[in-house]
Amino acid sequence: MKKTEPAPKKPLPPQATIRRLSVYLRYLNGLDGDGVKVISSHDLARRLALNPAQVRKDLAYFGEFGKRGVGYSVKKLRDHIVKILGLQKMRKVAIIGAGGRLGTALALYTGFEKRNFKVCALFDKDPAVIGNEVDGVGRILSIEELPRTVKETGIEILVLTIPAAAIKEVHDIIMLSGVRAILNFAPYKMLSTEDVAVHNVDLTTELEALSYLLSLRESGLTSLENNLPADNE
Amino acid sequence: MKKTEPAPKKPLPPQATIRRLSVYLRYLNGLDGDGVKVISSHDLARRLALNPAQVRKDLAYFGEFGKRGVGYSVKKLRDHIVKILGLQKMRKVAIIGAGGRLGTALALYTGFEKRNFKVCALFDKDPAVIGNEVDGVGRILSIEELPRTVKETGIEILVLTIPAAAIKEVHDIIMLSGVRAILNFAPYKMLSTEDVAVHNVDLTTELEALSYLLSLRESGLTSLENNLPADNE
DNA sequence: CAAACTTTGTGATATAATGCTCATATTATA
DNA sequence: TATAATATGAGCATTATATCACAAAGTTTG
Repeated sequence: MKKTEPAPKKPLPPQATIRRLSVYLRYLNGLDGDGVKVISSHDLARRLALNPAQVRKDLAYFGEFGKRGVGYSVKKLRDHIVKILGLQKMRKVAIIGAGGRLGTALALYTGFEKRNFKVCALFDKDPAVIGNEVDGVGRILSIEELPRTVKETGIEILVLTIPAAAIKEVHDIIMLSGVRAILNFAPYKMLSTEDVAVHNVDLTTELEALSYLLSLRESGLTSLENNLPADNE
Repeated sequence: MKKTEPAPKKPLPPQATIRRLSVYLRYLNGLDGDGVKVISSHDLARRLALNPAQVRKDLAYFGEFGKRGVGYSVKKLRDHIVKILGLQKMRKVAIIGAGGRLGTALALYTGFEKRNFKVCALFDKDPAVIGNEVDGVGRILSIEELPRTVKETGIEILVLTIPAAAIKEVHDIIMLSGVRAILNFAPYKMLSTEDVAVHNVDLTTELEALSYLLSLRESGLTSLENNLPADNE
C-alpha cells in the first residue's frame, strides 16, 4: 500500500500566475467575441507584454491545454481557466461600508456580475445610512447582522470600503462572520488567517508608488528608461 | 579622470520595496499620532506580517536611518520615506471617466489630499455629463481638453475609471497628453512606456484571485493552511 | 567602566520567479 | 511520405527577491 500520491511533481503556482490567468481570461473572452479560434503563447504574450515561456508555464501548472504546432483553442482555454479560478460557480459578495462613496460605486458596478460575482448584501455601521435602498441590491443592513446574513445567504467574499479608523471596531465581527475571503480597500493592512484570505488593495499606495517613479525621473536618473520598474498587476 | 561614479554598490530597490515603504509610512504616521518616538524593525515587521530583515533591507536601500541598539526614530523615518517617495511635493491628479460611479467616488474621496495628492481636473467623454459640477473639484471637461489642461495645470498623474470598451478611443490622447503616470482601473491592461508609467489595478482580477483560493479550499486541499498564498499588497 | 543586552546594516545563503533552449508533436506543403 | 515550419511543454540557467546570521554600534545595568 503506497503512502499517498506517486508525487505531485509540480509546485504550487505562484500568486502572480493566478493574477495573470485572470488577465488571460479577459483577453480570451475578447478574442472569442471577435471570432478568433486559436491563439499562440507568443501572441498572447505580445499583447500583454509578457514572455511567451511565462504564458506557457503559467498554463502548464494546471495541465496540457495547448496543441503543439498549433496553439491554444480560445474556447477550451477559456473554459479551463474558468474552472481553475473557480468561476463556474457564482460567488456571493457583500460590501461593508456601503454607505460611503466607494462602497456605493462598487455596489452599483455591473461589471462583477458578468464575471459571476453577485453583490447580494450591503452593510454599514452608520445608523444614518442603514435602511437606505440601493437599486437592484437591497437595503443597507447594520453590521451587527453580518454573521447571520453570511450564514443564511451563503456569502463567501466581503469587500471592505470603510475608513481606516473604523477597521478596529469591525475587525473581529468580520473575521468571525464566516466569510472565507476579504478584499480590503481600507488603508490599513489586514492580515490573512488560516480561515480567511485577505487581499489588500491600497489606492494611496498605488499613487505613492507612481509618485516615486515621478521623483526618480525628476532627480535626473535619465537612462532609467531601461530597467524601469514597469507596470504591475 | 574617472569614468563616472565609483560604483553605486546598491542595486535598484524592487517595486515591492516601494510599496512596502508606503505601508510603513502610513503605520509610522499612526505611531507618531500616538506619541510613539522610536520603533524597531522587529516591531514594525510584526505588525505588518513581514520579516524584520526585510524591513531593514528595504530601508537600507536608501540610507542608514536607524540607530543600533535603539531602532528608528518615528519622525525621522517618516520624513525620509516622504522624501524617498517624492511626497513632499504636491502631485496634481486628474480623473478620466469622472462621470461614472467609481470616478465620482474617487473625485470626492478626501483621503488623497491628506497624502498630498490633489485631484484638480475631471474629464469624461460623454456629453451628458460634461459640464456637470463636482463639489470642491470643478466641472467635468471634455476629454478633448486633456492635453491643454495637463500642460496648463501641471497635472502629473491620471486616474482612469472608464469602461474597458472606451479605452481604445482615448488611449492615444491619454498617452500623448503629457502626463507621466497613470493609475488604470479599467479592466484592460495598459502597458508602460518610456514616457508614461502605468499601474493597473484590476478589481475583477482581485476577486478572481480570491475565488481561486476559495475553490482550492473547496477541492479539499486541506492542509493548505501552510503555504497559503497569503495576502498581497 | 566592563559586561550583558539590544538592534541595526550587510554579506552570504536560500527561495522563488522569470527567461532560454530544445526535444517533441502537429500541421502544411510539395 | 518526406521536408519545412510552427508551437508546445519541460528542464535548465539566470535573475530577482527574501531570509538568515553575525559583526559593529549603541544602550543599560551593576
